[in-house]
Parts: sequence; structure tokens; C-alpha cells
Amino acid sequence: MSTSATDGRVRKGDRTRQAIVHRAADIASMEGLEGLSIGRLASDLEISKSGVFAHFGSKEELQLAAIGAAIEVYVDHVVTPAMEGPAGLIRLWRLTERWIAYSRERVFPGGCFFFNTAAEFDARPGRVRDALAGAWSGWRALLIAEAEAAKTRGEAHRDLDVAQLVFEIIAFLETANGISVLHDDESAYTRAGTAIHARLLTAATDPETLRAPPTR
Amino acid sequence: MSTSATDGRVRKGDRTRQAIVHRAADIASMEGLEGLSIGRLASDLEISKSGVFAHFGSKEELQLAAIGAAIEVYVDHVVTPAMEGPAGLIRLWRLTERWIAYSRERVFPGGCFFFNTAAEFDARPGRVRDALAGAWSGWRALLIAEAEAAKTRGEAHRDLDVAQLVFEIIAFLETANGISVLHDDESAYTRAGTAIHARLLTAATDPETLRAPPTR
DNA sequence: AAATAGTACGACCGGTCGTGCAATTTTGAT
DNA sequence: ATCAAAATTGCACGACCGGTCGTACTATTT
Repeated sequence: MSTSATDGRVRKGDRTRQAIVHRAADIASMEGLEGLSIGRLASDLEISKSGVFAHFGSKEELQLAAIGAAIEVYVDHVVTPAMEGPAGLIRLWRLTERWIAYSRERVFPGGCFFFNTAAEFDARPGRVRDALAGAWSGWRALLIAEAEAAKTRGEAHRDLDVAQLVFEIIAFLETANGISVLHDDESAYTRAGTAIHARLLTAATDPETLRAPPTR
Repeated sequence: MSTSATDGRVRKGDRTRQAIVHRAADIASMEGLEGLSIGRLASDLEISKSGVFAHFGSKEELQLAAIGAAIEVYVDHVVTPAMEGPAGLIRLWRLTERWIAYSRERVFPGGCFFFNTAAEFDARPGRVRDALAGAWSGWRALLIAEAEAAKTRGEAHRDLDVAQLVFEIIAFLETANGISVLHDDESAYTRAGTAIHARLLTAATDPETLRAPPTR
């Protein structure tokens, strides 16, 4: 929509918008998408309230834009770095490693952006909830594709319930994030890693698959 | 403080307070503890704003009271009904069944009260977060006690990592709640049940233990 | 019957929220 | 250097926020 076309030039407004939207995602990870306030955002970035507002036209649009920015950050930190090599068990394992790092390093200051915002909006129908649900579905679909590939390549047992496996992996990941943020307890990440590794072992035809190239 | 002493008599103010606090917990499960507004609460219950306010003295105190009420509801729906019989694997299993019912039946309209509010406050230090963290710890401690008892009674393997088991169970439970509310997808509860059952089987010395007296 | 404590009320405070709009400055292509 | 478009500001608005205050009615205690 407002992206600067195919032209490589970056208009000033785009830079401002980027700054706003990234800051918004950071705040939302701590205070929630509703707790996000335009005035607060403006004074944080030292621009006027209306300057912020003009880029979006409504708070809901700002929330949607923040979600978009968060997705970009997420992809950059979790997905892209895990995607080298062929689809399959190793990539699935690496995705979980990247996810744990993403949460542990507080890429968003409040922990996983999507954990917090989904819990906030899960019971409030509307475009924001839909966008959040879509992001979740995308992440889930990615994991499922990897697990399916593992099956096709014979890395995983033929009778593996892929959806079940992915549900369990996501459960370990999200809960580790939640516990670690709520209790300032890093050990939850170890627990998640242990649980995921054990679960992947039950799915793998050859345990050696999971001892593949180090995370690097 | 304002509780009606040992005297059995119920003062009018206590009834009002109960009504406020229960309504507050319901709202908070959907809109969050911060989204909870005194004015909204007052007009919902058709009493004056100051009438509501007078019972608590501050919004934070109201939030704390709502958490207290939610704990009571939680204990009534999840803990108490699962606690007949001796501590051990069966009770642990029954607790998870009750939990799933509690979430699925939307005892709180927005799903698990503690899932939503913990995600909201996990990154905001203060008394509210502390109360929430305490509630979580209590629930976790309960599950751990059951698992320990199972070990002592020989129902579970001696080398069972109790904390790990409980982490995984909680993960399945919470994630089922989250997915079901976000996507209106009941199947998550089935997945959680399957996962928990499988996990308990790996912990049990005798699989028959898990086929004990029906949930009733 | 008088005194006291509990309960709820309506009016109001300063402040912040999201939003609208006209005016102004900045920018970038010519 | 010019000038239209883009970006940003200033200002105002109505709504609602948490919170305070003085008051009034009603039980209970004395």
C-alpha cells in the first residue's frame, strides 16, 4: 500500500513510518497492542502526536502495522536463519533452536510478541485478532511443512501425526517463553529444548538425524 | 480487613463486593486486567462508579481482588473436584481432565483467566504480576506434589524428572486454551489430551494405572 | 433513643485517550 | 531557484480514565 513502489529510493516518510512501527511492536510486546498509545509513542520518538497518527489514520491501523513489523522481525530472526539446507527434520529442529534464541534474547523486550498479543486479543473479534490468528497459522504451516517433508524423505516414521507433533512443539516453545518472562526463569528454555529433542527422537526413524550440523 | 469476621452473618457490602469481583474476573479474562475499567464495571452492575471504587480504594486493589476471586473459581472447578482419592498418577490425570473442562466450558468467558492475565502482566513488575506469578507457582506446586506422590507410591518410574513432566503438562494445557480461543478450534483440547496421556504413559510403571476410575 | 459504622451516591477534578483539520515546513524533481 | 507534493505540526474536540469529596440512607451497637 504505502511501500515505496519498485523504485529503490527511500522516501523520508517511509523511514519515519518504519521507526514508528518498530517502536510500536516493542512497546506492544510489553504493554500490549491496546496499551500502546499514540501519545506515548510520539513522545518516545520525539515527534508530534499528529505526526504519528497521520501515518495510519486510526489506532487499529497502527496495531495492524505493528503486527506486520513484528512478523518481519520474526522472520528475520527465526525463519530465515534456519532455512538453509533441504526441508526436513534438521530444519525443523533448527527452527526451534532459533525460536528459543529469539525468545531468550528478548528480540522484543517483553518476550515473544505473538504470545503476548494473541493472549490479549484472542477473545476480541476483529481485524487485529484475525491478523494475529493468520500469523500463527503461517508459523504452524511452516512447521507442518517441515515435518511433512521429513516424512516424505523417510526421516520420520510414516505413521507420524504431523499436526500433533507440531502442536506439542509449539506448546513447549510458547510455554517456555511465558514462564521465563513471568518468573524470570531461564530454565524453562532448557526444559523446552529437552522436551522437543525427546519428542523429535520419537518421530525420527534414525536418531542420528538429530545430531546433524551444529546450529553454527 | 473488610471480611465479616468469624460471624456467619453476611453483610450487604460483602454481597456487592462479591458481585463486583466476580464480574471483574470475567471481564478481565476477555479484556485484560488493565482493560478492566471501573466505570464500565459500574454500569454493567448498575451501581455507581464511586460505589464500586469505595470497595477497593485503587484500581490495583481491584485487580488483586479479581485475581483472588479467579483463584477461588479455579479451585472450585479444577482442583477440588479432582482431589478425591489418594495423591498420585490418577489424581494428576484427573486434574488435567478437569482443567480441560474448565477451559473448554469457558468458566471464564475469555478462556483461562490466568493464561490471559499472566501474558498481559508478565513484563510489568509490581504487585499484580507477583500475585499472578504466585498463583502459577501454586498450581505448578500442586501438580508436582501429585507427581512426587506417584513416584513414592511406585506408580511412576524412580528416575522420572518431575519438574520436566509438569512443565510439559502445563504446556499442553495452556496451549490448548490459547489455540482454542484464538482460532475457535476445539480440536486443540483433543491434542492436549492425547499428548498428556502419552506423556503420562511414559512416566507410569504400569499402564493400567491410567485406566483407573472414570472421570465420573 | 442516640451514636456509630457500613454502604452507596452524584458531582467533579486533572489528565490522557483517539481523532480531525488547517497550517506549515521539508523534500525532491525539475 | 522553483514549486507541487509529501511530511509534519499545532491546536482543539469529546469521551473516558482513575480518583476525591461531601453527603445521605441504613443497619448495628450502645
